[in-house]
Amino acid sequence: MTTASPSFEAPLVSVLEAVSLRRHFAEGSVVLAQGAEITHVPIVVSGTLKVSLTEVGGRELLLYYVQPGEGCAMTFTCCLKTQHSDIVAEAETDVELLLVPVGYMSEWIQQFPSWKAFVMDTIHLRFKELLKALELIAFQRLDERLIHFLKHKQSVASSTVINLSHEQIAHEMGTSREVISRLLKRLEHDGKLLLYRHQIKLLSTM
DNA sequence: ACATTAAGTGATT
DNA sequence: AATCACTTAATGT
Repeated sequence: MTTASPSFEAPLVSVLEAVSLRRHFAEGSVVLAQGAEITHVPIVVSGTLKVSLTEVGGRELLLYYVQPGEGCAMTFTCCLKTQHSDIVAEAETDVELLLVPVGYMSEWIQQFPSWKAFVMDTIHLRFKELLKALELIAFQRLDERLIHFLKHKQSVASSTVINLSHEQIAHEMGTSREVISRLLKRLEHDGKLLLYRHQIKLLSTM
């Protein structure tokens, strides 16, 4: 994973530690609900944060994951004035977060070159990921999206075994269960994985 | 053994 | 690719 490594200068580190909150969220808990006011910018210390877009009908579309050492790009972009979130951030695993009050953002960008670089790097990284996601959706490459999804789950779980139902996968990808079942079946026939109930085993041929 | 839930499949739009 | 209707298989009580 490409990580915007926060190698901040000493003064920034001390200010950062002074003003930010260190909070823990259990797996599955909602860190930022849609419509919530953004008061802090999260930086992931450990674990993974899942950021997705939700539809009124209850469907969702996964946008990107935030790994340790990364900040949430979406919150950086709307930190100059206090705004409401268009997206949902959930704890994919148990996560340790550093919450920085949004008020410091513009000041730090001018004051600390390393902070500016960090913010730019994470925005750039996410922008590229979103372009890729947009491309796959626009050209209806659901099969590729599914493979991306599975590979990510593999790296998060650091295991080739994924414990999810087809229904759960379909929901996260904003599609229907039957479509996922069929795609998975085809991947199984291609010898890329093995299917079990509530469990998928990825093979090295992925 | 029975009920419930996950997964597989064909037909239709 | 989505939805529906239906079947089959696995799992819980």
